Amino acid sequence: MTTGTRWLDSEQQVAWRAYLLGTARLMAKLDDDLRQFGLGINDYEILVRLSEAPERRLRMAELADRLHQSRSRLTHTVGRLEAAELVRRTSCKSDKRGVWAELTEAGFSLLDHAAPYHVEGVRENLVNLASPEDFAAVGRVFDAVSEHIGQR
Amino acid sequence: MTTGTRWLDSEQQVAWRAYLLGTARLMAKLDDDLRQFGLGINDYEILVRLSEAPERRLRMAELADRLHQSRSRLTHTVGRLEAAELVRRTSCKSDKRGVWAELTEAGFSLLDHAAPYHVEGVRENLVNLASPEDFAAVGRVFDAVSEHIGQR
DNA sequence: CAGATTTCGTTCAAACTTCAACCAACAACC
DNA sequence: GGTTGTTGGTTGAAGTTTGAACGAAATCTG
Repeated sequence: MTTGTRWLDSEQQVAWRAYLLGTARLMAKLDDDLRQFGLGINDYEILVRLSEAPERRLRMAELADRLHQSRSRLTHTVGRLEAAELVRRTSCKSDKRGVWAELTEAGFSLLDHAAPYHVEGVRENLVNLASPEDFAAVGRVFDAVSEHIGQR
Repeated sequence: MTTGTRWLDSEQQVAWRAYLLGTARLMAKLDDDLRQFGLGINDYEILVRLSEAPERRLRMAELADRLHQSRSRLTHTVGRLEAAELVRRTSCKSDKRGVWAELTEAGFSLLDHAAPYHVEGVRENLVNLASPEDFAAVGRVFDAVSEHIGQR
């Protein structure tokens, strides 16, 4: 290592590593816990977004943006969810290129079962471990990150 | 959604989502930035851990633990890094099951070039966006998460 | 010390993600 | 109204990750 670089100081370094490791462990844990419902955290998030949307449906592109995923990835994932009958695709009248991804009754019902369990996992492995102030700080920081990096 | 579940309150909800989206965007960005060196963030972290270890080498299992990866995944990744001559495998004398992953000169040199650039990315897209207090809070929170979830 | 158990790392196949290429529909422009 | 460019979404192949199964070496137990 040579000149001129502003390295992270030791506190920052430690925090950065903690974030990397903690995130890896947390995601793995949440993923694991969802497996009993046949879902990964990625599938779960898709279902949640749909469940919250008007008429429980969203355009593919919109959904991809909200999750920061490539359209391609979403196409594949929704394809799987559709095969599992958790999601249905319908084509969009007003823009004939468009496709709605819509939560099915079965999808909603599965989410209904999985959600309490999942939320409990988020609490137990994250929220409850932090003071409200610290957790709020996490929110602020990653909000700023999102904001800064912006859309793809 | 029915009864008895302690949902996240709206603040917590917002913070949780910000974390998910922010992390997705941040990782994608850092990954992108490293691509010019032919590395992903995962490869990068492996090289860093090796570079810091005594004799610039670590046992596979130890490395996997530090990164919270499955051994299988690490085997594959190190296989690729070895093909790229950034890492070398040598077998362990004292435990004949064991394998050392060791950073090559080329690996060290690549890291040397990539690191300043990467660190700058971490600063610009994360560290500089947060107050020192907030960033410290992130460290505390994810340290607690790591601690709580523990080894796989 | 034999046998049972655990640990280390790899392998294979299946599952998932990425990337580039692509087609169709919309939009702009002249 | 025909270019030209952009956006929405899919495809297929290549690359990566997962998960179960495995063999070999270490460790534990009686």
